[in-house]
Amino acid sequence: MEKVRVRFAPSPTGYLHVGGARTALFNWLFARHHGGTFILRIEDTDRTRSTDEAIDQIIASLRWLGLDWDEFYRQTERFHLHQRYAQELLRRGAAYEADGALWFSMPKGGVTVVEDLIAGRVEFQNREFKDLVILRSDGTPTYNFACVVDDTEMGITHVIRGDEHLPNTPKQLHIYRALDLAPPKFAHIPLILGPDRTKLSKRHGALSVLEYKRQGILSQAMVNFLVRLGWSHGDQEIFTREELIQYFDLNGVGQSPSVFDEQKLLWLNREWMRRTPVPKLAEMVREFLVLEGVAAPEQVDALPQARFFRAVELLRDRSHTLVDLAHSARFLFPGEVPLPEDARELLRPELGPVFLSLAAAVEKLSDPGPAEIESAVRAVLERLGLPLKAVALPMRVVVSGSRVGPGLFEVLAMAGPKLVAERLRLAATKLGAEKG
RNA sequence: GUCCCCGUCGUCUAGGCCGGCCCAGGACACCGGGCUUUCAAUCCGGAAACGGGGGUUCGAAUCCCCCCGGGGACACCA
Repeated sequence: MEKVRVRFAPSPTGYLHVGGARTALFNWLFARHHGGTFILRIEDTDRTRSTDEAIDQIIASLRWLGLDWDEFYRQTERFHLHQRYAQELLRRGAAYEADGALWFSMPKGGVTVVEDLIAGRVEFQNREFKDLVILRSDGTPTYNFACVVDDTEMGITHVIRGDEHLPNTPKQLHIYRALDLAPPKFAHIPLILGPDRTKLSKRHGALSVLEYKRQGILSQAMVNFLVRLGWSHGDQEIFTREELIQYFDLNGVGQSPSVFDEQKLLWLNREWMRRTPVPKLAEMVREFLVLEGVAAPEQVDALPQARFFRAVELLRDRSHTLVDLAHSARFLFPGEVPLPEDARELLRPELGPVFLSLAAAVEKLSDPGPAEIESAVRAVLERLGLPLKAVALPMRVVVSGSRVGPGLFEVLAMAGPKLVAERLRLAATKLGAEKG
């Protein structure tokens, strides 16, 4: 095969949504798999709708996903090329002027065949097509024309794009033909549908790629999720970036549209959180602790590193996103923990003195691990003649603010003796106050 | 409306080109159970699909035809 050159060609009229991201991903993987070139081409010929902000968003999204490009172009910087090709079309009698615009004459009859790498052979009746404007009255080129010119000039070998472009393909084919140019190969990938099974659009909610980043989705999880929408490799679900580059090809791409399933994304995200080395994940968690207002940077840094890492390691198993994880780590930091609504019945008045004894015992320990805390706690309970079960949940709730979480002694160790004692005493005081 | 595409568990999919290995496999979600100081993880188990109808064939999810359903495109948007 000739050296592969593919492009992702978004129009900068809004944020990059998951459908576009998936198209970019397929192009990128195809290029990397074949050792080819991946080009980012901004299709900003519609100057009224294109914005620089959107370009920044698209770039930030691709960077986050780790899709690096080898060449970058903006269509508006290539108007001279479009002009030249337009003149050529005019010279050849394939285009004409009318209403101040330049039109391309489509054939009146016959059939145009598109040999698509994914859809297969598709036939179009030429009578379905009307002549199309290739240069607007302001001189700017329109999509179908600019696309042909740029794909030609850039030496694009494979056009991998969304299914909605399939009907555009015969039009473009005629422009290639009129210019005596060899068209690239086409691969139209099925659309991603929203839960209501219609084309993904803004009304489907948080579909901006960057929004998922903000919600605490890992880039690798997003990539893994997107690639499995429309592509498969046997029964494998989890793929590293290297595996994707190794396995990805167009023959693994399906023909039917797929529905975006957020639950699977969340599952994948947890899987990837568990696969991320703890120090690296901890760094991300730190960022989210700050972003979510759970803790100030210096508070995070004040935690003993081993304790923070252990917390991240245990909490990630119970979190779907970095945001979840950050919120579940609130109890690691000084300050009152909010008690769950239904915690009242757990906190019986007779627990007050028990909490005080426990506080005193735990406080004596210096940076204890779970095992040391456990023996200290068990010793107190034995002395008082109480089973662990009687105090486990109340203690957990008072210290962590939640009925659920890692093992009790892990939780106590994570919070540290100081906070544990402080919260037990506070609870004991409240119980006493209510009693009296 | 016209044209085009698609149709396997709720969802993502394997299988379909080269019919039998598929009374359809995996994954997410769901349900039940074990483990446990809670939750999660994990383990065990369960429910869950070839859109319908005709053919072809000894045999069809796989091939053919019709129907139905869903989606997309029909701009001086991309």
